[in-house]
Amino acid sequence: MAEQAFYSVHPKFHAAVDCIIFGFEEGELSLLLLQRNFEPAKGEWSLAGGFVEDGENIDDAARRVVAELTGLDDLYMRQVHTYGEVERDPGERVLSTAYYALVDIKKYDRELVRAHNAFWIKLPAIPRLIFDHNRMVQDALRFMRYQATVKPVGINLLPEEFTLTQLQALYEAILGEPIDKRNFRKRIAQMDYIEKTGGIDKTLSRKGAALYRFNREKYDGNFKI
Amino acid sequence: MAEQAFYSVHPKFHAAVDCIIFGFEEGELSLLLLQRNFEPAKGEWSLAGGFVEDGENIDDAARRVVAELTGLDDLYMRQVHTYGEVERDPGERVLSTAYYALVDIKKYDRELVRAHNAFWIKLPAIPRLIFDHNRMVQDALRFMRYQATVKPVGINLLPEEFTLTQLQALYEAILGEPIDKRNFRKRIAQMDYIEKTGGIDKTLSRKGAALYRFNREKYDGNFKI
DNA sequence: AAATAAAAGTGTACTTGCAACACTTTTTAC
DNA sequence: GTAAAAAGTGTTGCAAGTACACTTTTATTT
Repeated sequence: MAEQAFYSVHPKFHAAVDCIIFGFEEGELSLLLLQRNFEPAKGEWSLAGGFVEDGENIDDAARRVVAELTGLDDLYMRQVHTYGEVERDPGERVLSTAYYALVDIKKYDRELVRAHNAFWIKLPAIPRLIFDHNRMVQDALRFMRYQATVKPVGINLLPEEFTLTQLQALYEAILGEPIDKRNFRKRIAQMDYIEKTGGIDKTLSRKGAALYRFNREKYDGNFKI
Repeated sequence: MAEQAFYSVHPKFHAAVDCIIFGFEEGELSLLLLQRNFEPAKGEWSLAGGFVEDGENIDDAARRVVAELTGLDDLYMRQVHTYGEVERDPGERVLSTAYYALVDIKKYDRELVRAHNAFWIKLPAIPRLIFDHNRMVQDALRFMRYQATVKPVGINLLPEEFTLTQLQALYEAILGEPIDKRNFRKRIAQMDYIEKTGGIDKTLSRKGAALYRFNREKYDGNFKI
């Protein structure tokens, strides 16, 4: 299909990416959302989005959009879905591909986020968003939840070293239901790729809690047979 | 974001859809593939594809592409992934969204398929395809397999009435491994939305096998509580 | 120095779903 | 009537998951 004529009879469209950026804080999942502080549609909320540029891979466009907002460029990101309703963007026709990103909420660039008028909003308090962005959030949440039950992607929401209490709270937030402490710890103990660092965190308890880390080599080793 | 100037600084791209059309015959999954019978790239194989047109929903574009080839317009279809590598189409830059479709292989329009120089190819014999179409097939297969373990989507590959032996052969083809007959039938017996029609199929055995059908109302009722 | 408070950490019994496994029934064709 | 070919049918064992409550440790307070 290398004939120019073959392509030229077909229309072209803007290609956007919209990013559902998840964080985890105080036992709840949050999203990083932007509030427009200029007209039109001043005050309305949206996902972090942008357009795919010439010569730019679509995955790279999504990474760029997140990096421009957070300063972080090595995040865990996955494509969720492409939305192509004719009237989804009332301005012009735009096809948009949604990606989700997982952020350690301690690490992002606060200046950049402030400059973009972006805020972390806890999941139950997500406002009405522009266009079909609420649907994108629902789809991303469902997909992220599924992935979290299959692989330890959730760990990307925690700092490098974490306690089992934090990890349990994270999974409770992701799955939206309480988990039995003893059963949870039994399951984690079977995962040799979640290993004790030897360190102890005393910020959250008097007794102190053992710190753990994710060992990527061991994890990859387990599954790349 | 309703200002024209906001959009116009960004490039536009062709938006394609490519369809992985699954069928099931003689105990094996097949794909409906096209072989180019004209230059350039004469003889090369590809998925059924097409471009999204103005005023056309992207899902509708995928349905149109499959309908133009098979004559079938009410198939089970799901979006798989969007491929946006810069050089994925050596002609012009094209972003392509892959969909899979499930076809009752007895039902398609043979004239249309012949006119398009398309052929059913069994999965183990899939040839090298143009561009990134082999990767699309792998991704679609993985996604379809996952969905088949979660919901009875596979039934869309069978005729309205089917025997349990056919259904088991289908799931063996989808999952790529043999299934124990008694365990399989026990599991099916628990699904009240797979019900006996009362009919008997004698084409495949002397004894005759009970015919079953999928009851969509019962299925929806079970899960829409 | 003793009491208190607050989170970390630990084991067992029960239930349930999945996996392994082989023979009988029915009917047509020879 | 016998042979062939597919349909149909139950039980047992195992493993994974679930339910469930008390002890340990240490900083803070009195």
